[in-house]
Amino acid sequence: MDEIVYGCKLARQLESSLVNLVCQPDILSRTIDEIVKTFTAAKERLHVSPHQYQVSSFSPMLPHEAFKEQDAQTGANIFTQELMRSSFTQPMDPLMIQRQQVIRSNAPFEGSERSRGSEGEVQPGQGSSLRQRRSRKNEGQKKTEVIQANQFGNPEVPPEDGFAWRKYGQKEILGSKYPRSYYRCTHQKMYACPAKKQVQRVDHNPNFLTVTYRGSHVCHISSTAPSFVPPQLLMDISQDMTQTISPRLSLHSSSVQLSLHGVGGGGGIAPAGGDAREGPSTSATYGEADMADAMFNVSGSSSGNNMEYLLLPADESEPVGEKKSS
DNA sequence: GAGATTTGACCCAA
DNA sequence: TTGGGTCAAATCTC
Repeated sequence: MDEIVYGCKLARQLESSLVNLVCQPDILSRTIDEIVKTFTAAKERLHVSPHQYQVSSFSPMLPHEAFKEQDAQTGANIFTQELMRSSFTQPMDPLMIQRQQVIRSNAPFEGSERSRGSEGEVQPGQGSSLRQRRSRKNEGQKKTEVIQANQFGNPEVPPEDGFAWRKYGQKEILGSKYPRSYYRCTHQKMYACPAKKQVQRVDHNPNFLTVTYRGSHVCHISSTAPSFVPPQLLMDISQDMTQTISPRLSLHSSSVQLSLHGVGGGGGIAPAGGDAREGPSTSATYGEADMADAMFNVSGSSSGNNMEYLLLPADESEPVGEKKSS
């Protein structure tokens, strides 16, 4: 416990001084090394086997059970298969697993099968041309993803996807247990960025969030740009390796070079219909600052990015904005 | 004080 | 008429 608390303390210090340390890579490197060592030592002391780790880290409800009914109804076999071969069967760091995305695209951006989604497909040019205000059509294509909710912290908050989102509404949805939250790009006004997303917890498996992206980013400004690790990359990591991320950090403490094979052609890379940052590059190097951000900036959006969530049971944590009584 | 969130009210497509 | 999507004032957080 002392080691964990000490590691959290170091992480907080790093978080508070991260901006200043960006120009001092040596200090940054040493700090991160210290944090990694601390947490690694604490983890080793736990003597947790992969099996135990897996059971304790996730909901008792297995994904294939949770989505069995949906799978039968929609025939979304790919979705189920992706879940089945995802991190649920592999011992991995929860912080990384959390970012792993399983894509279920109702209306893929390009060249996929037609959607059978209940929300309907947006047909370009189909909408009324008379109503410009609050028009729900002609907003571009939709892309729906199912991602794992935050294991630590507020599960309602979608994991960081590299863009800055501002919540502008929340609504109870008929027939759904959980409300739907509405987000739009923080830079909507400045850049007239039309990107929006809706986030809702999956009814029969609250550990997952349904995230629907609408519109494309035109601002190309991210909240924590360098920290954005493409979801496909994380999936590649989870599929290619069975080791945890911690040894990787230990072995490559100065920088972590990651292969991006396949990135750019697959689905679910650009959060909202293709981001200009997602080029055809085949490799990229993420520095310590990025990795630190990826490690600790797990709560997503603009709220809840603090270490407190790491210290709270998921059930007891509440979003900042929900403290007030209604 | 600026920016983010909440939430009741309003708009509008189905 | 209904319910999803959005607005905007009030409130909160930093």
